[in-house]
Amino acid sequence: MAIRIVIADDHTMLREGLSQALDSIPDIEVVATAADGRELITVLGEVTPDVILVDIEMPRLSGIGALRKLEGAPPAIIVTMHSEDEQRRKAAAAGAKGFLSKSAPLPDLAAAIRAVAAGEELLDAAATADTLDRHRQPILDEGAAALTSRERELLALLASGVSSTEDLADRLFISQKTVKNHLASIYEKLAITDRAQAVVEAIRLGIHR
Amino acid sequence: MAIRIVIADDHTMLREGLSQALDSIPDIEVVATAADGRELITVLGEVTPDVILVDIEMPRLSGIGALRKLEGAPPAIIVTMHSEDEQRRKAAAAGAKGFLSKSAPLPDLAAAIRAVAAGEELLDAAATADTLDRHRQPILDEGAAALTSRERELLALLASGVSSTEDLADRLFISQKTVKNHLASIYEKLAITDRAQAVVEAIRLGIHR
DNA sequence: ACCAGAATGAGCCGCAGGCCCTATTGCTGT
DNA sequence: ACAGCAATAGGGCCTGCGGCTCATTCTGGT
Repeated sequence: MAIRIVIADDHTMLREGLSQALDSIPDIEVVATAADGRELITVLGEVTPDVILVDIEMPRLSGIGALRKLEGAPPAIIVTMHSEDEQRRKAAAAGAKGFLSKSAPLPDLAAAIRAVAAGEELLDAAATADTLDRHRQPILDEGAAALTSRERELLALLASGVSSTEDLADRLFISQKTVKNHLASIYEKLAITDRAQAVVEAIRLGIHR
Repeated sequence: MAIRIVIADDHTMLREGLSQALDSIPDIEVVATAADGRELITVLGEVTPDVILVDIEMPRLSGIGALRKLEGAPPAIIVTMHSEDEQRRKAAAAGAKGFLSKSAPLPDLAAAIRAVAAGEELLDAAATADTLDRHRQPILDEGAAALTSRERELLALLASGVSSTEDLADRLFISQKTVKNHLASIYEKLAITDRAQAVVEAIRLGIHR
C-alpha cells in the first residue's frame, strides 16, 4: 500500500530525522536506512523498496558511485546539499530519476517520492515544480480519504486527549448525540470499533491539532 | 516541564526532520526553527527556549556569527557537518556550550540537549562521551516513570490498536480482570481516565511496538 | 428541480469499560 | 524476617459507549 523507501545519508541526524518525518506521512514507509554507499548496496540486497533517497557526499562510497554500481535498482532520488547543475548532470548520468536540494521543504520531498514511485522523472529543473504539484496530495487509503471535515475535527480533538462524549460536544458546540453519530461514521470509514483505535488511526494519518 | 529548544539549520530536510524526531522525545519540545542566523536572532526575540541547536554553515549569517551577536542568549549546541578541531575552537570562542557532529546518533543529541539544559558544557572532545552518558535517560514525568514493565507492554499493545479487554488479555496471556487492573493502575499513574487518552499518552511517551 | 451527502439531533438497548475492594503469590531490598 | 511492590485474579456496581434506526436542514452538483 504505502510507498516503501530507503534513505542513504551519512549524517545520522538527517538520516534518522528524515526517517521519522517521512514515516509519519501516511502513504510513505521508511523500510531501511544506510550510512554510506556500500551499506546502501548491502541493504538493497535485503529489502526491495519502491524508491531510494540518496545523498551524494558519503564516506567509503558516494551516492553517485553507489548508483553506478546499482543496475536495475529501485528508482533513486538524489538529495544534495548544494544543488549545482554539475551535480545534477552527474546524477542523471548515474541513473537517478530525481534530484532535490536538502533545502527543499518536506512536502516537496514527499511529492517527489510519489512522483518517482509513479514512474515519473524529476531531472529537469524547469519542469520539477510542475511535476511536484501533480503529486502534492497524499494517497490516503479509501476510508481516510472519505472522512468529512467535521469528522477530521473530531478526530483531531480525540487525538489531543479529549475523550469523553461530553467534552467533545462542548468543544465542537454540538450535542452529545451528534458527537456519537460522527464517531459511528468515523468507525465505519476507518474500519475500527472504538475511541482508542480512533486515536491510533488519527495519529497514523497525521490528523492533529 | 519539557526542555524547550530552537533549531537553526538552512537545510529544510534536516531542520524539519530533526524537529519532528526531537519533538517525539517526551522531555524535549521544539518551540521554533530558523533557516539562517538572522532568522535565529529574530526568533529568539519572540520565544525563549532552554537550549538552541545551531548549524555553522548557513546563508546570510552563519551560526558562529549569530552566536557572537547573541549575548545572554540561551545556551547553544553547535551542530556541524565536519567536526574539525578548528571549528570546535571557534564555536567555543563564540560562546557555544556544546559541540556535536551531524553524524552523532540521535540519543547522543538528546543527551547533549539535556546536559546543556542542566548547565553542563560539552566542549572538550575527550570528556563528551562521559557527560553524555550521564544524561542518557529521558526525564519522564513522575507518572510515566512509575509505570511497571507489564504496564508498558499493555500500553504498547493499546497504542498498536488492540483496544478491547478481551484482545489485550489474549495477547498478554492473562485474565481480562488483570488487564482491567493494569489499566486502572496506568490511568492513576498518568492521571487519565480511559483507553483513548492512554493511547495519546503512550504515543507521546514513545511507548510503541 | 432534484438528489446525494454533510451536519445536526434523537431514542433505544445491551454490554463493555471504568471504579472500588479484596486476595494470593513471588521477588527484592533491608 | 519482614515490608513493599509487581503481577495475577475475582466480585459487584453503574454509567458511558457503541450499534441500529430514523428525521431534519442545508448545500452542491447534474
